[in-house]
Amino acid sequence: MIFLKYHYGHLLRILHWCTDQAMTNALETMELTAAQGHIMGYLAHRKEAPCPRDIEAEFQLSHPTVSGLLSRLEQKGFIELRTDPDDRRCKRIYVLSKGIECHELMHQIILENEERIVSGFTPEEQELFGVLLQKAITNMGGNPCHRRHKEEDNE
Amino acid sequence: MIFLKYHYGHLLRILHWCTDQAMTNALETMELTAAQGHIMGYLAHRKEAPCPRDIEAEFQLSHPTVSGLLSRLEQKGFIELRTDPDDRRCKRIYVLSKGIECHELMHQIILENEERIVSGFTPEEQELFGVLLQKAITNMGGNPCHRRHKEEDNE
DNA sequence: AACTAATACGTAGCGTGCTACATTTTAGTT
DNA sequence: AACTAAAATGTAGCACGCTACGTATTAGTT
Repeated sequence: MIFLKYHYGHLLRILHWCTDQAMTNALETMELTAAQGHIMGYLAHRKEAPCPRDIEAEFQLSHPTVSGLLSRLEQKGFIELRTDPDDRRCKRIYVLSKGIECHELMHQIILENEERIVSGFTPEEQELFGVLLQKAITNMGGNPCHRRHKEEDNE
Repeated sequence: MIFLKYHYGHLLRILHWCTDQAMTNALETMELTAAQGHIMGYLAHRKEAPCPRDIEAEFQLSHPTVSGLLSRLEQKGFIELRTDPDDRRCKRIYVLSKGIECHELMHQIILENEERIVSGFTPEEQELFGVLLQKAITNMGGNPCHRRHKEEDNE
């Protein structure tokens, strides 16, 4: 009986899971999870110290989620969170030496993972895959976090 | 700076999230979440009372995950779990009247959601989308649960 | 019959996502 | 200057994934 096994919702859950898992495995030696690794990758490309809000906007995550991720990264010594003296509401994220060390490898792992997902796809299929994913996201109403941040998204 | 925002991993997370969210919203009146709803949908098409193991195989989930989902469904009065007298290790899942009532609506909601994901896609794109998702899953090594259940998957 | 394997499920504990509410600080109004 | 509104983050609590380990029952071996 064919019920859900090959439906999109199911395939999406599985693919998301195993993509995440592959990332986690690749980052295992650095003691980072997929989500944490992506944040470190983002931080590697930012000279100024961003605030949690920037992470929320970049990854379209809720602030409690970001808060938890940053706490774990701080606890493991990758980053340090300091209150911004100019706006004491804000935290600033400073990458520590342990965090800087992993930047090179991080970038490589993320790219490898991206390529692996669509390996064996023709260039047209790769292009279309991204387009269809975005179209599907629009169909489903998009991400509320994204909608919230969209207006201020000025770069 | 383009870093992750439009990469597959990111798109997959967002799409999975908002697909799930749409399902949850649609099921709100029934006090069911997306994951719980899918299980109820599956149970609607099974005459014999399946065991948790069957759910694991169908949805490729770990048994603690299934265990939690079934507990919540039982607590809310949709199903009842009884030990199989013929094999006291197994539980049998019995759908209660409250569960049977929602079957019709459940089937409809799941189908609507599936159609919504790919609405605006050409038939060829719909077909290809499924194929590419499956290919990508294979690229990423597939789901361990799936691999575990594969051998016994005889229908 | 007793011992070992395998099977099915339970429990503990964690990461990552969310909403809802609370707190602190800044900005804007009067 | 005081009052209100907005902004940034914190905390609580939940759902849903997982791994790792524990327990009970069955099956298979000797």
